[in-house]
Parts: sequence; structure tokens; C-alpha cells
Amino acid sequence: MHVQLLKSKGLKCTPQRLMALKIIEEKGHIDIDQLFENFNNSGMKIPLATLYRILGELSSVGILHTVTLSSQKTRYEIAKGDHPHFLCEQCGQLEDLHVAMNEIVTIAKHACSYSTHSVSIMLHGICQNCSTFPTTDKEEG
Amino acid sequence: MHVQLLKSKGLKCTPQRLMALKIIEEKGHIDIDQLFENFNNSGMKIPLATLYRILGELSSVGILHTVTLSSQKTRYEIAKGDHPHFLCEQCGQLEDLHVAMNEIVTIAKHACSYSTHSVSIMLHGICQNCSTFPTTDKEEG
DNA sequence: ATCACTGCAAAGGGTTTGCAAGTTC
DNA sequence: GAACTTGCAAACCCTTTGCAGTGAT
Repeated sequence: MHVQLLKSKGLKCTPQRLMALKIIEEKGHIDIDQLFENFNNSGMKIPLATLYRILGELSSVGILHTVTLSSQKTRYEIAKGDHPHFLCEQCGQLEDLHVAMNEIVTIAKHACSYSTHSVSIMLHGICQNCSTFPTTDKEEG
Repeated sequence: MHVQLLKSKGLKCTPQRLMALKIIEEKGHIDIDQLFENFNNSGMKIPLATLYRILGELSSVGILHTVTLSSQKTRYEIAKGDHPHFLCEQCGQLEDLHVAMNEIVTIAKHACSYSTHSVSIMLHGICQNCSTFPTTDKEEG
């Protein structure tokens, strides 16, 4: 329950924050513009500045996880532990990969004598849809 | 030889590009501000706008590889094939990890039915120096 | 000589910030 | 009622762009 989640982090339950969490949970991965659009579609007007603040707060307390991409907007997802992602270079779609991170982390850590808190793994390629319909022009998904 | 490298990509050999490559090769990983500083230190004045252009060009032809970080400036390195990185969350230092990517890639790809071109792996933690001298305030390195 | 590149300055665009008004607990 | 949050607008800052002058081949 998002109400509990916010309270547990000492954040107040505002309609804006609850809506943000609801949308992000529904969409899985989302960037700020898509989130902004979803707010509008659901009839709730919100300034971008407020969205930036909400996303920043929720990320800093660990409710959200951010996926930083080069030349694409940062994506946000509900934080649910490390997992690899697949990024389609053509449509920009981001997907969770369901693979045992343990194995990967173990291997990676062997190369690294430092204490490691987290591991980001991103595969880059072409997604199912884009390889099936290669003529489809580049479009955000 | 950087001269050959540039020519092979159809780029002209300018002192600015050669200097950029020299510095980046020396430093291993560098962001644009550090690069700018290094230019100044070596007595070559260059506008940031030109550096942005050079880094963009060298990256787009594949001479440089960019490492995009959240809340830190993009780092540039001479492109030498995929390898995992370690990022110190405290000092921001980026290090190459020398580990067989193959194993990791194989595992990761098993979770992914799509055609994968490249894999980015980033470990986040605290580096040797920062854990040895934990009182040292956060500083860029 | 030609075409590419640099330098400069200005524009652009995403993100952050200050402050007053409005909410939550 | 106190503290936090939102909304708005302006400020910020990094990055890109246009164009004239310069340089590489």
C-alpha cells in the first residue's frame, strides 16, 4: 500500500505522490514526460517542477529506482531490488530481465576487491517488436 | 597512433582532437570539465563548446566510449570493447574491471530473447581509498 | 583551393529553486 | 497549529547551434 510506504519513509501522503506511485506501478518504467502526460490524462494537473521534486524525493528515500540512460530521459520504477534491464536501441523501450542476479554479481565481484553495494546491468539491443517490424520508424514506447 | 585513428574515421587531424585523445588516454576516464582543465594546464585554450563537439564526434565514430552516470557528469574513455566498471559512490572515481565479460554476458543473455549488441555493467560501492580513509570528505577524484 | 573544424556568442532546453498559498497530520 | 508540500515563475546551468574565420589535406 502506497500510503504505508510513504509514511514509513516519513513522507506525507499527498494526492500527487499517490498518483505518481500509482502510475509508475502501472507502467513499470516511465520517464518524467510520460508521467506528466499520465497525470493530465487522469485529470490531475501538475507542474513539471513538482513532478521533478516528487521523483527526486521518492528516489532519495529509496521508494523509486532511477535508470539513467544516455541520450534518453531517465526512467523511474518502483524499487524492487537490483535486476538487469534490456534497452531497445530503436524504440527506447526498457524491460526488466528476470534472471538470477546472484550469479552475475558473484562473477562481477570477483573482478573487484571493493565492497559493492549494487550492480547495474543493462543489455542493449533490438526488441522483439522492432525486429519483427523493422520498417517501423523510431518511436518512443 | 591517434593520427591514424582519426584518419581511419575520415576525421581531420587537428591539434585539439589529438590533445583530447592524448589526455583521455592518459587519464583513462575523464569528464568534460576535467578535460577542459587539462587543456588549460597544458597551455592550450579551448572553448567548452568545441570540447563538446569533439567529444560528440569522437564518440559517434566509435573512437570514444561514453559512460553515462546519474547525478555525475558523463565520463569518456578510449573505446576498447565492453568491460564492466566500478564506480565509487563516495569519490566518484570510475575504474575498469578486468573480468571475462563473456560469462556475464552469457548469463544475462539467457534471460533475454532479443538480439543484444552490448552490455553495460556497473558495480557501485566504495573504493579502496575511500574505505581506508572514511573520514575524507566527499571529493571528486 | 576546398571542405572541415574551431572559436565565439547567443540560443535552447531540461532541471532546480524561492516563496507564497494550500495540505497533511 | 506546525511542518511539509504544492504551484508558479524565474533562475540556473549544461549543452547545442549559427556563423565567420582558420586550418588541414
